[in-house]
Amino acid sequence: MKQSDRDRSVRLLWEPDAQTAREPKAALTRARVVDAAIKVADAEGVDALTMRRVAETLGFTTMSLYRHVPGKSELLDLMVDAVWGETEHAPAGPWREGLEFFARQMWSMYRAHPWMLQLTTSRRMPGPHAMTRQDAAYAAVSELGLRSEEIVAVVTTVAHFVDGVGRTMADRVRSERETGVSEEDWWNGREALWEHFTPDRLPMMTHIWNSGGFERPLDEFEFGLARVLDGLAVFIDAEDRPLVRRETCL
Amino acid sequence: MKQSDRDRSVRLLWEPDAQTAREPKAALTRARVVDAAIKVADAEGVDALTMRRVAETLGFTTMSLYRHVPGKSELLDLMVDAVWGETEHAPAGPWREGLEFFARQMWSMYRAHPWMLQLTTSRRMPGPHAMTRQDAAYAAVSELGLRSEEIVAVVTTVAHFVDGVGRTMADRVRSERETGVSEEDWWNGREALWEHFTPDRLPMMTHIWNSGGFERPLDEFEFGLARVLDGLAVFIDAEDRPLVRRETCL
DNA sequence: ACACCTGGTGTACGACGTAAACAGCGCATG
DNA sequence: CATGCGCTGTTTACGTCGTACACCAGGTGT
Repeated sequence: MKQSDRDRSVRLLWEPDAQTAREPKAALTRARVVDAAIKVADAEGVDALTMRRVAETLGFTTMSLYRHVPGKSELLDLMVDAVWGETEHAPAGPWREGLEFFARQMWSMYRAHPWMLQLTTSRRMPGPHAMTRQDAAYAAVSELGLRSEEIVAVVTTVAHFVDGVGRTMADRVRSERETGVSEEDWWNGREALWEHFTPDRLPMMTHIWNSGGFERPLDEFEFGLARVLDGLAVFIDAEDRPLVRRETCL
Repeated sequence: MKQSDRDRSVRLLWEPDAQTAREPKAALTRARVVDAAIKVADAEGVDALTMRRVAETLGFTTMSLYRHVPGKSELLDLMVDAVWGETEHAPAGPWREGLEFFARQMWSMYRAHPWMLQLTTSRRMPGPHAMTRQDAAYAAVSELGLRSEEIVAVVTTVAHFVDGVGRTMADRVRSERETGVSEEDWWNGREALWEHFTPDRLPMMTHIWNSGGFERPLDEFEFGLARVLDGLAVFIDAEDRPLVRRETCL
């Protein structure tokens, strides 16, 4: 039941494609299905990613996909790990460069495939490519004499930041595709909304608006990444580092 | 068409409930619908949040909801802003305390309603409560003599971090509900997965695992928040601050 | 020769969001 | 009081989704 389902997912992701043991007599392959699904998601967003749509782009019937992929959920797992597989391995070097490389890898991955952030929101199964990249990120800070919990915490802090900034970026991309209207035009067209942005209700926002703070924003990724790495540097260079363990699971 | 739809959403969110102008003759109200929807999402997750399910908990038919809410998308907008309305206003004080308060508000909001992070992933319409909290966050750093772009960048950096850590937390909560199995038990039950975690494939991960780094993790939120604020302090205390503007829209 | 597996097809079902037509009620107007 | 209108809730129905299931064609092992 559940157990076997999950183990099947593990096998699907981690074990090499054994289907061609006999003969490559199949016109359709798992790789082709995953590839087509990624292309659909890239072009039309994850909401348009239906089994029918994927099959259509391949020129097969919907149900033919199920001969190569157990279900949509597992197809999503495979897509996510395939995209992680596109990223490069981090080179050896000082910790800050290594973490920065890791962050930029994630960032460019999210930019190329914004739907990733919607899929990893689900209970996804970790795949080999994702784990390999994570391992490389841990390796970047392995020479600093940190406790292993600290290594994990440092890397996840960076990952969380990139996730967060990627999420807003992905939202922007999606809105633009869905409405067919650019972010800027959209906001400019919301006169009904601006009426409510009065200085007494939202003093700081109107001030920032009037002084052009929203029109010429800083690069959110570059700015934030520099700050996060600065903050980690403060931690790493400190003599004694306080430990705050997680007390709750949630 | 689109324009009028969007403006209707604005009115829905920003203008006071005018429906009781005549008489409160309706058994169902918008507030009750939104409230029931939030309860369903809290208890069963946003995937279980269907119009049929909300109507059922209220003891009405599905279509009755549409007398009070234009559609599901707008209901989600209303839910998001209602939850923002539950948070407290930031008190005045030094910048670091103010930002920390803002971050902790978001964090506890996400912990109480993990589905928020799945909903804000969509092209949501900003509501008054969300904007008020954001305004207060800007106010926290308003006395530092920063340029207004910098004010925005500082606050969004914190928000992005909390979003990122909230997202992983929300995933954990969701997995546990869906599978009925705790995070720890789930991982422990994945022998099929552990087989692939060999030192030659994932040297750092196996090392961290063996030294207990995953078993006794640090508090991701506390750790990361402290680092992010440290990094912002470095920026704020610096004499000259480089400007990196956003060059692309995406 | 045969049964068997493997890969692709066609049909069908239940759940979803919601459009549209309808029914009962309270009120303002004759 | 009667009448008709507008608001609230109901019923039915449609199109789309994931996918279970039965079917079929052709290559393979015995």
